[in-house]
Parts: sequence; structure tokens; C-alpha cells
Amino acid sequence: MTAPAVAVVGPTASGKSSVAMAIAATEAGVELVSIDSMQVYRGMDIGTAKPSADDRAAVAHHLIDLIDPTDEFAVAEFQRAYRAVIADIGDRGARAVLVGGTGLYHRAVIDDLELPGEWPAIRTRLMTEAHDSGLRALHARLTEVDPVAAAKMEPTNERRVVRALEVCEGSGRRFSSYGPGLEAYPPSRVAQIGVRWDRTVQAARIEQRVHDMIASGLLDEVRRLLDVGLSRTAAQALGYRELIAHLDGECSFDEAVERTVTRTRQFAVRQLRWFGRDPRVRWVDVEHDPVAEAAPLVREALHHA
RNA sequence: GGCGACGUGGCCGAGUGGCUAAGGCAACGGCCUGCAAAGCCGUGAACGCGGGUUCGAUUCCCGCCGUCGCCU
Repeated sequence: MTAPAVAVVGPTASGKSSVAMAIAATEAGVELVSIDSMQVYRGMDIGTAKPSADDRAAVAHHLIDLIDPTDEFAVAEFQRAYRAVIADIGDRGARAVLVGGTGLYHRAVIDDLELPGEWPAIRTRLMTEAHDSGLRALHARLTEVDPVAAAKMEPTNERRVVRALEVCEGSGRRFSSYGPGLEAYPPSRVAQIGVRWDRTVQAARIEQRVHDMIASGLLDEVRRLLDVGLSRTAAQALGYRELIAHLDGECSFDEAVERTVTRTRQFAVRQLRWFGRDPRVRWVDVEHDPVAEAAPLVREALHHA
């Protein structure tokens, strides 16, 4: 049985995790579910700001440490794992607080998106075609096969064009037939509370956070991971990608750190836009203390869930 | 003090005696159904200052200021 759930969303370093922890500490029968594409990797702890051992001992945390850093992972697997976890929590008679930072994963679970499926062979073929005869040609083909999908994407966005064609060819169904996409915001049983700060403050918080991660030994963590190897997805995580580049001799340490700060800041803006578009999110513009300012709203939503 | 080089948008960095002065980064705005901490699209903004040569100067000459290097 699906557990009642409430979601705390927002950009990195907004304090959403601390809000969730505060809820779990004061409400009985609450378990936390991380909606984060990078915390699923074991061993990637510091850079992904995983909850501490103490926090995890105090409150049940889910969808963290699901796989090895060498493994590939994507939304569909995450959605599958989520369904299992949310059912378990429900069976226990508990409630879930989702802590969401990865927009796509979050939508996939709260709106229960129907994800098309995967046809790697077709995809590979399409990619070589894109490089040989040009992306333009592929987009033109998509326009014939699925004009609705084609109209919705930039003809220059290889990933999207290829994926849409992959699904059309592989499934025999139009890509656009899998649902309205992400521009529709149907009523959801999961209430969403957004936590955000003024842009300037957010930037400062991020810079501080990155420096804290470095001080906590992020470089050593990356070295250790490099010995085992990182999957394509894991290797592009913020902080990891930059530090790997540094260890490969591509840039100085300071440059890597600076680059991490910048990229994280940009990521936070993208998160803000992603969640900001969702009219269902109730926002808390934090002035000083995310817990004091946002927790009451989350608590209230949880009582209605 | 002398000699030399340089001074282009927030930063880096091309370039030309005369079309609307590249590009990259950042910033800002927007997008996203299997790499999503990824990827894609769009936008604004500049020739150090003062003279001169010229039909016309960012480009050539002089001076000033500034930066860097070398020399005494």
C-alpha cells in the first residue's frame, strides 16, 4: 500500500534536508526518501552531501546507496525502486517525506510518469546517423513520424531527438503518446513545499558548501572512486567531474574547485527554474532559518496527506 | 630614468583603413518523459584618454595614462 507522502523540493544547499530531518524528529512514523540522481551511488558521499551516519541512524533514509559507482542508472530504475520503497513504507503504516533535488526523477515518481522503454541498438544506430547525415535530417524524420513530439523539441537537441525516434521505432508507438510530457501538472497526491533563498545568498551558500566538502576530504574520496572506476553518469557529478579533471592533470586544484562552485551555482538555477515552473509547489522564501520557516508548512501538508 | 610590448563587452581572446567588430567563459532568460548534478536554445554588453593624418579610424602617427618585460 502506497504511503502518504509530502515532498520538500528546492535547489542544492537550500537546506531542504535539514527541514526533512526536523520533521522526522518531531513527527512519529516518518521516513525520508531521497529523490537524488547521485546519492544513489555508494561511496559518493561527501560530494553528494549524503545525510550523515548519525542522521541515517536516527531516521530511516531511502533510495540512497542503491548501486555501485561503476553502474549505469537512469530514471526508470529509480522509478522502480521508488515504487517498492513507497509501498514498504505504506505497509509499515508510516509516512514519507520526499527530499527532492533531481527534477526529472521527482516528476517521474510524484506524477507516476509512463516511461517508454529502451532500445539501445536503435539508439546507437540513430546516433551514428545523426553524426553522418546530420541531426537536421533526424528531426525531419521525427516530424513525419511524430509531429507533436518534433514540435516540442529543439531540432538541435540530439539527445531528445534521438530518444524520441528511438521510442517511436522501438515501441511502434508515437513518443508523444506516452503522455502530455512534463508541461502538464495534473493534481498530485504528493504535496510539494519548495525551499529557496535569494539568488545572491544562495550563491554564497553554495560556495561555502563546496569549500566545506573539500575540507571534508572530497579529493580523497574521488581518488578512491577512481581506483574502482566510475560509470558515465557517476563521473559527471558536480565536484567529481572537476576533481577527476584535475587528477588527470587537465587543470589546477584551485581551478577545479572554482569550476565546481560555478557549475553548482548554475545547477541550482536550473533546479529553481524546473521546480519554479510547477504551479503545485508552495514556496517558502527563506530569510534566515529553513527549518523554522519551512517546517511548519511541511508538517501541515503531512497532516493532510 | 632608458628601451620594448601591450591596453577590445564582467573575464579571456581574435580581427580589419570603410558591410550590422569573431569566438569562448561568466551573467541573464527559457526548455526538458531512460546520461538529468547531464543536455539543449535564446539575450544583452567592448575597441584606455586627448590630438593628428585621411573622404573615413578600433586599425596609421604623436602625446598622456596604465600594465608587463628588459636594461642602467
